[in-house]
Amino acid sequence: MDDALAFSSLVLALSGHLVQEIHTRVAREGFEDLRPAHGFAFARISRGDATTADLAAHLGVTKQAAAQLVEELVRKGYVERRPHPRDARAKLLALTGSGLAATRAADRAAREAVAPWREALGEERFGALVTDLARLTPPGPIRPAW
Amino acid sequence: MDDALAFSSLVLALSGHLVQEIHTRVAREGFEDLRPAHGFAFARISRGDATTADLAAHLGVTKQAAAQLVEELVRKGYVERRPHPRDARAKLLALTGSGLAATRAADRAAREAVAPWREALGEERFGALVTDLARLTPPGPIRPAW
DNA sequence: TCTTTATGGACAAGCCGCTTGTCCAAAGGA
DNA sequence: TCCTTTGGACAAGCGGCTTGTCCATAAAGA
Repeated sequence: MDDALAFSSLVLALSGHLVQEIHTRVAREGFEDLRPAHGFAFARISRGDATTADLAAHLGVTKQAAAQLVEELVRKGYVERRPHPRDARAKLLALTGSGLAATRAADRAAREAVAPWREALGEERFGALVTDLARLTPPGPIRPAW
Repeated sequence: MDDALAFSSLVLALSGHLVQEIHTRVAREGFEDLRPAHGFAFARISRGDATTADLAAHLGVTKQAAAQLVEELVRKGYVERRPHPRDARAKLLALTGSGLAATRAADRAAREAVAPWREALGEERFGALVTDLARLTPPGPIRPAW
């Protein structure tokens, strides 16, 4: 009867595990200077056409916080700033080779982390699970939550 | 067949929304001085027999961080420290009336946040969803993840 | 029992991610 | 052309967390 409460706990617990799993695996692949929060930035930047202000909106933080994050990612060689073609104030953010490699590693890590769950449920139920979750999840950026 | 990647994104997005929803609702009920992270502490303390060190382990932070959190919750009137019956060093943490009220508000908020999802899927599929998620979720404390 | 080691908690200093506040130059609408 | 908006930078500060140290009590070993 208290499915609702159980559901909340499960989603929270699951996402916690997932983040931890992905982070650990990505670090093991050599990206030890990246932290979970960086992944959310990569997600936006890899979509293209992102300025620092866009990134701030995507992450739900202030421009200054985003600028600081970008500065760090640039310094570590994952991101580069390019002049914006139509706006002399702005700079376009782009992933470097390392940045791309890191996002690929993260994708791989996510798949690996999910794989055992997929097996545990079987293809069919897992597919249904994804379908149902997709129906529930409101649109909007994925961002760190707490 | 990139269900696995989709699943990761969905779980992350869903938990983000959930945290945000719960936090907003709890704040609206008058608990504006509580933040999402506090909920995880309440969860452990309400289970009973918790010392500050237990709490630290539960949250995955250092003793000092936990002590600081406890200090804050005590100052705000949600938690009280009692002498430990069998250990003169330790202090047992317990929720005050306010603390209990806050946890109830959080539970209610969680149910309200989930309700529309439950309706969207229908009782049957929602139940199946909870069952499946429960099979996936490894045991262990629920803690802030990033 | 006495000695050693582990543990709950407190104090201090410091880091880091984020905030608010301010400013400037470029862009864009009236 | 003026006025407002917006991308970005600089500065200061806060809060949550860390490491490091210490003490008193507990628990374990001789």
